[in-house]
Amino acid sequence: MPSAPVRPSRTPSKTALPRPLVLVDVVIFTLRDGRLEVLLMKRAAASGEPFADAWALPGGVVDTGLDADLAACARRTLRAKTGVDAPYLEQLGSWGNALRDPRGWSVTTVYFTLLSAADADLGAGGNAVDVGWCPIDSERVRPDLAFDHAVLLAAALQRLRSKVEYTSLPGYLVPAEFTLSELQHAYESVLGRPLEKSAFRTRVLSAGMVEPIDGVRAGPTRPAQLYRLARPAELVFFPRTFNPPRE
Amino acid sequence: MPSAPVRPSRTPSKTALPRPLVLVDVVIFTLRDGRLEVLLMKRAAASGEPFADAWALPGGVVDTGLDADLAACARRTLRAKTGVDAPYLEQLGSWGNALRDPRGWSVTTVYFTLLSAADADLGAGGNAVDVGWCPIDSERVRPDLAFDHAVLLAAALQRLRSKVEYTSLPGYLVPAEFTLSELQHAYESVLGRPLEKSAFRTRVLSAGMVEPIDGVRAGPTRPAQLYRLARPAELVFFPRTFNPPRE
DNA sequence: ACAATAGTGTCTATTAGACATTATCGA
DNA sequence: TCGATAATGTCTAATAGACACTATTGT
Repeated sequence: MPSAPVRPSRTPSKTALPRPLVLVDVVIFTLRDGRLEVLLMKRAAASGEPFADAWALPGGVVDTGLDADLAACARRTLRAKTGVDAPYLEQLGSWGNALRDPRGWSVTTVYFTLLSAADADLGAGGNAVDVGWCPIDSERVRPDLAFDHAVLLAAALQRLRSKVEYTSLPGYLVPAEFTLSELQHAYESVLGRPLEKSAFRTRVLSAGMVEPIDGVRAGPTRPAQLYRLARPAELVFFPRTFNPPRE
Repeated sequence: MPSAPVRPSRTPSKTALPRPLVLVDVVIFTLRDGRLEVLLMKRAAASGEPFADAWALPGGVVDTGLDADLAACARRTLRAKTGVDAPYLEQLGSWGNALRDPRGWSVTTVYFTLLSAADADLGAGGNAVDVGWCPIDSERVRPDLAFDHAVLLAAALQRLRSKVEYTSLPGYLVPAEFTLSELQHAYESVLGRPLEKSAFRTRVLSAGMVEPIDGVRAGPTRPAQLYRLARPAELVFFPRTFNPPRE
């Protein structure tokens, strides 16, 4: 393994190089009509900016005068576009290279967040113009996004789908008060496969993820007990994944 | 955490703000004498640089002329300090704020890697001077590191210990050929608790993580079958964590 | 033969999945 | 009463943990 250091010209440049551009992008998921959707922005047309008129993830340059840290920048972006604060915000990772932005070497740190359908109602506080929800239908996810945002979105989807197998993440896609059936449907929508009711209920209840509250959801059939997240601030980890579907 | 933004209005600054400093740091773990250790560097004394003479994680400013992307920068750092290439390199996350570096708003993207004891032999290709292995003994991990590196190291440790519960990560801490007992000891060293032999063997074998090779490790007792990683390039995920120790 | 470690088998507890059964509403 | 969904119970399969037992070396 240890081969000789190369080092003809691997000496770090002593002359001050231009600093990379530092950005933050946010992947905002929601669940509407049982379908997973992501928030996209239409970039300004003919503005001199790169990727004019293309769709992109919300985000932008870190404002060192405004943003206390990277997460604050993500929260500022989220608030500007949706008008709500993030109930859950997770750092997905960072992408940095010379080619992803035509303006030069850039680094973006990507966050992802989950909103309930109620919070996802645009126009309430965000600037609804040039912002829209895009359904995640198939496996192919919008290859036409600006920059490398198709890659970022695919990574966020992969992280989301992976963590849904063993965490309480979909608890942030349902409203504050929900029935267990609704929660199960949120899991199934993200996973793309049905789950068994009995096993699902045992899992979320025995993990202490949810707790019943006073009240039921009435309907044309037997009313369902309402629940809420027991500790909304903390993600719950299950000791196992759901079993894979039988082949 | 830093509180209210300095600026009265939340309007993004139109005047071009100074770009943040962009850095990469690398947390390099190894297992020596059954003990987890991390590579630290002694910063130059009286050089005008911040945190002179303090211990720090290896890393530094991204060289946009040299580094194709963030991971390449991490690999360059790793190679410069140890003389080896990374068999496994994972991005841990990014930390960015105005206070972590006295030179101003900075972002560091942290990678972590695992080396076998053989690769961890300093002096072979790396610059052994001002570089040393620091044992991870207790829960308290070197609060005296430069910058916020104590935080970064703690995060790396947490990620490592967490993923050991359900992945093949310790496969990178043992030499290319190993016995199942040696692999089990690697798991136990990171986890800090003993594992049951039978269950451990069933798990790693049925997951296809390892495969037997010709040869045994001879010793003063019954020889042990040698194994290697079946697909060294891919991390294996187990469908369950190890069960927590009985209370 | 003995000590020591490698490797396997047996039993039990836990739990996910499949599926049946009961419960409770509106119409 | 009936249809529909909520909620629970029963059975089975899979597997981790505990632990006993066998196997194979050097001395």
